[in-house]
Amino acid sequence: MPSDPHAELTTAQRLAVEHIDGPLLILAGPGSGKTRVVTHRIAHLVHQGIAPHQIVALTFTNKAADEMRDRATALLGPIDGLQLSTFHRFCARMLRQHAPLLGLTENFTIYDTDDSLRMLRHVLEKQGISSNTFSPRQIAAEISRAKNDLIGATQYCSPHGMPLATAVAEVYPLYQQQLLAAAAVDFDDLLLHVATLLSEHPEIRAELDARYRYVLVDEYQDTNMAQYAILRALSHDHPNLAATGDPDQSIFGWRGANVGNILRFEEDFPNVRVVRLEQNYRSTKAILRTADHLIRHNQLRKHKKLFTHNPEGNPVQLMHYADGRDEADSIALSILEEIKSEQRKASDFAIFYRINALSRSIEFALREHGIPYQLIKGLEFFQRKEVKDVIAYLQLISNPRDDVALLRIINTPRRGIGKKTLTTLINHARLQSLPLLESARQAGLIESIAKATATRVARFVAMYDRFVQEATGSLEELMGLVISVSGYHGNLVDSELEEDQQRLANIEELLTLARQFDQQHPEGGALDQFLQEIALVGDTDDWEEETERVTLMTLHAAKGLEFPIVFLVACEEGLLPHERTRTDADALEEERRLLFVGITRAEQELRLSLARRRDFRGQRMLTIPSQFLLQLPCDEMVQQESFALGGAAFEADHAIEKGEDDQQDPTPQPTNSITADSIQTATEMISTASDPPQTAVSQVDVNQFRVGMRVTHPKYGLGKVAALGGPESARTATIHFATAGVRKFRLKESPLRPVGAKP
DNA sequence: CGTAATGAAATTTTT
DNA sequence: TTTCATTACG
Repeated sequence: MPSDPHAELTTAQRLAVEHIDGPLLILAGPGSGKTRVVTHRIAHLVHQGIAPHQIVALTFTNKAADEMRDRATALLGPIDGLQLSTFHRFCARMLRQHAPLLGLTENFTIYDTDDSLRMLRHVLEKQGISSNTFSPRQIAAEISRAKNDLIGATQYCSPHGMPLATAVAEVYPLYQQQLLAAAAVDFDDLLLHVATLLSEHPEIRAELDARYRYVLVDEYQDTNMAQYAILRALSHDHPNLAATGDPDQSIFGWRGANVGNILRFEEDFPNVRVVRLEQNYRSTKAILRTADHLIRHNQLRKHKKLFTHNPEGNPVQLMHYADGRDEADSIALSILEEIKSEQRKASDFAIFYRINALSRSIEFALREHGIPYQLIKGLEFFQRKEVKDVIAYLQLISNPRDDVALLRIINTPRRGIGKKTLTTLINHARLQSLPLLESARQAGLIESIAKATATRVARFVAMYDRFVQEATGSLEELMGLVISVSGYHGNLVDSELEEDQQRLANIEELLTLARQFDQQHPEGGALDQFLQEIALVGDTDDWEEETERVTLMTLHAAKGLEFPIVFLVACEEGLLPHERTRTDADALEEERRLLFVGITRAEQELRLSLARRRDFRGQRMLTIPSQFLLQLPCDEMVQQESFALGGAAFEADHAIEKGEDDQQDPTPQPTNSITADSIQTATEMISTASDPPQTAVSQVDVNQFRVGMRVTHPKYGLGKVAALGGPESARTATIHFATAGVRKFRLKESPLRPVGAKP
């Protein structure tokens, strides 16, 4: 993307940049220079004399916030007073100022998902409810969904007949109560509390609305209802909300994001100016056309005319492989070849997959060929057990009411304080309405606790008190003390396990972080700030752009990035539209967007692939090509079949002949008949031997089938209706399958289903 | 109280 | 196949 701050802006870009008052919606296609527009707009606002402290720009990730800050700074120099942060950070700050109004203390603790889950388990156990029917995870997910949808604990009611909702209706209020008692909030609360604050205190809302006169939001398509409510509240009297986003890149619906927010923007904010950024600066024409062709199949979207002045580029490739190993191996070989001929460097390549489990085979192949790679994994540093343990000590020091932290560390490392003692302490705490720490303090007074045990508990409390005494010094000092006095350090040092040495190293790293923090906060006493800081930092963002490595990541992780050459593997039913989305039309659209996002990451070359067989969950399965493949411009893509025969692989090229776009039969008979036969036979043999698991076959309306319609069959995969015949009661259909040739069915008893049914 | 053994389940993860 | 969670045992 162009980075020259003084580069010319297109008409559309200028419209957006120079817009000042009133709502603004920037529909930004992939690679359209969105960040550039946003940063230029900030600069423009400031140049127009608007005070930076009246501007707030919100992003979802720290990375995006940092990038935006860097680029805005490049235009304006350091900007004093400008609020530029993530939603969560922004809310945390606001919450701190108004904590008492929400029943919190100012030094509230932020629980990450692991902490919240512990809290939830704690509540479930204490109440002794529904532990069998639903997993804590399921319940946590439902609570999270509710919070994202702006439904508080008191408003949650269970629609009858939904057992999960019934369970949650019982647990949610208790969970929330416990959070408040612990002076803690979960991630969702950060938003929900602020939304509540703004709706229940009109005077505060009005004040903040006036203060944050210009609000900019990035990735608006990813906002949930809580964020939406906050934005609305801040844009009531001064509706200068500028939203940037792209409905086609909404891939976090399952996390509560609501595409409806961006689709509704024009109704929500009258007199809105809508700017479409449709010019793409990233990809070749071939790649962009492929992406556009696919995404047109979505209903929930706003049409954009994507175009680019970039070169045509090589055709997009679609590779068929015999199995996952073959796929991984071929990709590794291609990469190796290009690196060796010095046409490309390793960092030019990225490999995307739908689920992490698919990385394994690829990693293996890359390692085998000595290709350096980096894996972008979701959970990182701050999720590690040892790091969380040490942080829990700090959390408890900062917030003595933090029961989750106490439960985590009271017996870590082992102090002989076991489950029984803990239960007693918990009961005592509940009876006396005390935090667990206070309950522990009184352990000696509780009869049912043995003397020896009580002494152990007392020793823990004494240690804690000592930590609190020392908490005034530097963070590094305190952390060092915690690690050594608690025995955590000693335990690891004594261990000879490789794993424990790694843990030790991680703790060292944590100490380094503390040291750095101390340097930035020379006044000391920065414990609260430190905890807040690390709670809102996901992983350490240790993806190195510079490093000479092939990048492996999930499609979700790929959003916002770009690479010269992209491989997108396992375009197979059940994996790319993931099996769990089969029944839900909206979720299916999201899967399509996911592929769209993946495709549009590619700058120069794109290679999609699928395997005929895939080893998955220890089982060898026959695959069905992704239905999305039929929604690509297959006619202009290069398809290549590669199949291993007795260890030796040979490849057969054939470009697919072109006809009438969508009406064209996308599955012409392969030119190589021997090949086709052998595949078919093999497919049949294996599929009759062991049928892949299928959802129950239900009756379908035979009248919904039309000639030309795309259908899917559990055994034969994707196909198209070539002809219909017979009376309605015994209607037959002739189907041309993508990989299994021509077959005839009696529709009534067939498991054939239309694909992408909407007109 | 801590560990070994068994069995069910199995995306995606900005904070 | 791997991973987790619950349970049974030492």
